[in-house]
Amino acid sequence: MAKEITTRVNDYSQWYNDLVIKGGLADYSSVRGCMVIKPYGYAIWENMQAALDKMFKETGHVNAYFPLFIPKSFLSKEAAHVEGFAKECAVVTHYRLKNAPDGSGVIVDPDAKLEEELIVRPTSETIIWNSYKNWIQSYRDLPLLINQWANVVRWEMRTRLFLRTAEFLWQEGHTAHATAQEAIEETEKMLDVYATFAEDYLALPVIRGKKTANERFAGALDTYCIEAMMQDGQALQAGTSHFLGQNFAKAFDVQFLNKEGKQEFVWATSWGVSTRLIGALIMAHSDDDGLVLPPKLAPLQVVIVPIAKPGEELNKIYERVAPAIKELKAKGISVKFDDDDTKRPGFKFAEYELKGVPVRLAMGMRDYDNGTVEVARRDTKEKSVQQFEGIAAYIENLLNDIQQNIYNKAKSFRDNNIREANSWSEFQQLIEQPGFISAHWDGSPETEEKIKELTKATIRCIPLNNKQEDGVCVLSGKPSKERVIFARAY
RNA sequence: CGGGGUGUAGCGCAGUCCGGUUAGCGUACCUGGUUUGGGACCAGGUGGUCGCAAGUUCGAAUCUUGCCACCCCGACCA
Repeated sequence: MAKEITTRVNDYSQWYNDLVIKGGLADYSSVRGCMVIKPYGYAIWENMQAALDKMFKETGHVNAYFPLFIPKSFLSKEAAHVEGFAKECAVVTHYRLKNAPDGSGVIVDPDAKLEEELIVRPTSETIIWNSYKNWIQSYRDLPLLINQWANVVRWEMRTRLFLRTAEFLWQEGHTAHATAQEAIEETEKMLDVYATFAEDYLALPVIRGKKTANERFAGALDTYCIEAMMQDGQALQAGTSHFLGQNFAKAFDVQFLNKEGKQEFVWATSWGVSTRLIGALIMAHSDDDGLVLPPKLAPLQVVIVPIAKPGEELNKIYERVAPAIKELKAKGISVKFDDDDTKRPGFKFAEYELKGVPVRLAMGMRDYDNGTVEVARRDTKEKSVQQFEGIAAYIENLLNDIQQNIYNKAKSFRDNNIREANSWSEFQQLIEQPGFISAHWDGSPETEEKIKELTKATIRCIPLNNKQEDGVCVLSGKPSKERVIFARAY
């Protein structure tokens, strides 16, 4: 084994780091808290972007781009917003460097201090709403449905590759509407887009829900989320969609003239997913041999490994597989014929397993003579010998199978690890096991806070379309109408 | 910011306690050859300001002092 991967039972965090680094997704950088996304990891992000962007466009959104820098005064216009982000903002104070007098390098030029300091965006509500003020006058300008793909910076104290870094890539949608009802519908619609994306592409089952007041986005009236369960039983917030009410419209004085000729503040939403989804992908599906990528997002879906001496044997095999490669590509399936003769087949097998390539074909002279090919699927690690004739159609089906199987596996894992707690002692016992807890809660922030202090578990969400049932709060014993999801979270 | 730990070749480490030839091992990398159905083998080779700075000493990876960086745990969080 050239690349040792820590096993999950041994050290789950280290296993995760090993996959990210050894799988070639990302690298540590020399900048504290920041990572380098390597080509293979970035290719996954590009696939996510392509699928999401299409879904955004289909729901009527357009892309735009707003500045990286936000004047400090903008951030403080919405009280709750600044409160939530102030502690993690990077600030630009100067605009020039100069040579140090002692020749030791460059220093910040003290004469180049900015009149007003700039914040590197932790999110873009303020800079965007400052523009929206100029763009919206009438109900005819609404709704305004804009998304941007961007980087943001949040100066986190502790970072983890993909899951939490100081700088990360994401998309943020910012919409403006004439009525509260319409904005709420938008918020829900985009949550649904995220949930569909997570389930169809990431093969990740998610719980759609609402955040409690404690967990709400800074400046929102309501935060909706999708929550996923990782293999260690911890929760990961995979996407959020916020109903912002009129908070930002009021902070930036964005009013429109309605049909009755009356001025009204507009209603807002914002929603986002980030490169964190790559972390979710890894922690949800991968195993001790490496990444397991869902076919729909895998940068490479099929690899063909010839087992042959360079020269005549290799040529024969290539000639045999070439038409199939063409056929696969015509079906939109990415495929690579790995004829690198400096690496042996066994090495390649291990390497492509590490990288999570969903399907691997191997053909040696024995298969060549028999008219067969060995097919190995990454998700189950099953190998079978198939007739080469008609292999493209077989692979197309297999990829769909794999996508579905990965989802089913994650779903049954999740469903098997959601447990109901009906008393405080039961809760305390269950929280020490991996998984989510479904329990009654009295609805008060104080109780939620207390539970967090005692167990490190937070309320991940109040599921949408939640079953209404009478019960009593696990901690306070006060009456409750529905269960909420508790878990330890990333 | 508090507690703990680590800095020696791209990566992983030994050597440091008890100072002493030319700083070593595994892996990776390069060259040549033999190989190829699960991480090949043989031979040869490249690569080091021992985190930085000062000090002690005939002599420092090793001892002293100061500084820096990173990791882990906690407070904060998509």
